[in-house]
Amino acid sequence: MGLRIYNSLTNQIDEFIPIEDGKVSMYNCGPTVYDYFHIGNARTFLVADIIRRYLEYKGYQVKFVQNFTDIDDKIINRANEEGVSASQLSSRYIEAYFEDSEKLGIRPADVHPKATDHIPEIIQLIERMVDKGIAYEVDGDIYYRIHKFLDYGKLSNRKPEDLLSGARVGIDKRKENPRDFDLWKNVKPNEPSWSCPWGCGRPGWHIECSAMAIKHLGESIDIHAGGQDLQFPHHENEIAQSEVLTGKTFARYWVHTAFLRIGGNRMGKSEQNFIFVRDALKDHSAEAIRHFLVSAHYRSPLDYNATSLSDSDSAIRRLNNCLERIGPYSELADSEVSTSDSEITRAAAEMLTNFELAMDEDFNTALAMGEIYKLVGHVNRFLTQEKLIQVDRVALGIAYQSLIKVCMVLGIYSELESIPNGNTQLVDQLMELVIDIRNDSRLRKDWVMADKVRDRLHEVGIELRDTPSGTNWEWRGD
RNA sequence: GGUGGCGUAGCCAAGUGGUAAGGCGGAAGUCUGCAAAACUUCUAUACGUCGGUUCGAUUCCGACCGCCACCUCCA
Repeated sequence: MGLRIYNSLTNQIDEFIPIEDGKVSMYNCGPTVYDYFHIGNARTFLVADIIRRYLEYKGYQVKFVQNFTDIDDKIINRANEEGVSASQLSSRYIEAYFEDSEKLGIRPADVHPKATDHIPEIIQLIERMVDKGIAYEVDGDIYYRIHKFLDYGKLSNRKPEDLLSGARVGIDKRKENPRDFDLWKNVKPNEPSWSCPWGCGRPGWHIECSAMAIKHLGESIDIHAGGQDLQFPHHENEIAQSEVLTGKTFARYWVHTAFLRIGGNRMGKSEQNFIFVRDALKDHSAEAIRHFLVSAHYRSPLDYNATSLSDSDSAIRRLNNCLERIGPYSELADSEVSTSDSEITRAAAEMLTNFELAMDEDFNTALAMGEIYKLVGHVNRFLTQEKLIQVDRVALGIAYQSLIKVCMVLGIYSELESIPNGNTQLVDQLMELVIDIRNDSRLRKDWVMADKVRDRLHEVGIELRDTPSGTNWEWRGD
């Protein structure tokens, strides 16, 4: 069985067949850079990141493009409030995007195009639409005639005639049809503008994605992703603009990520109920935040609440404890010892199979993670046996590598945190000394001293564990 | 008014036409000088309500209730 993806265009789960065998082109609608991004935004970036990772895991060569919307009303307003230029403001938040996403373990896209770097391409598309009679000018604004595109509404399942009743938008009398949308906005005072055949102005929102996707990925792309809110009108309009010009299917698979909720409502900038990723990262590891975000299927709304992230902290800790314990056997995984009849090897293989089955079925990360934790439990149970023979060690090494492989796809594993700015070798030696001295106290049954050492180390972020085979320590962070 | 989604244990969250993955939390135990970590056992006669189809439904159909979102910018 191959990969199947829920396609918003067909409203069903479709078998995934890329345009070109072995290759995937993918476009994700990125942030409008007028502020830091919050956990809700992170959900869609993360989903795209995981889809990309999983496609690569399956052996596809992926070209992934995610744009920055760096010119729009919110950016202009915020820039004017702060007395800086729109480009200064957007540069600042583009930089912040890279900082935060890197900390979250989101890999940079292959291309991060900016709208303002594509003005000529945008103008060219608009000119072609004007020439074809699809677009028209009113007072320097250019609008798209939606009735010229017969398929308008196919993505969001809307009929053009239904779009008005109940709509909350005020009607612009200058438009031929109230649903026509702007491709280009005429210049206004205190706004950045670019010259164009109709005077000066700036691009509308939707046209930038058509221009950038076509430029960097071609006229037909495999996967187009984004938040649920973009399905209409943004993605619908992208389709209308692109397909009316190219005559080709703009994107074959449309992937929409459901909202992150908080207190039962959508987490959103306008609701003032968001949590910035950079703030969440102060209290939680990137792995824990990712664990939380992939704990639900991407098409289900996920509720954020005060305990969700700390639940994920605990879950990640247990995963890491397991990985630490079997990490030392990793190198044995390539050895010649036959492990074909080992229960751990079988369990690891089963986990991989089930992980892939789960991910193949529309990226079911929640199910996939369940499979990971089944193996974690199995391995932990196995480790309680008294003696491990070589076959067992090799099998554990295989289990380790299997776990690492899939955890990398979900991004819930990274190298252990080392002591910041620490001289690892020196710290190791000092810890050996401290533990040695403490164990002398324990031999003398000087529990007061032994506990004092343990408590004081705990205060600086080091955790001690007395086991039958000696005392271990681990850096837990401040 | 139109369109779509959601309602599963204390919490989070998968899932299937034949009687419920996983995580967190909780309880008891093993281990330990005590901890920590780990492990063991237990923790939903039941999946919003009411009908229908079926040998059998949480899973299909219908109605209803509750909640959310999109139709204006929002990932």
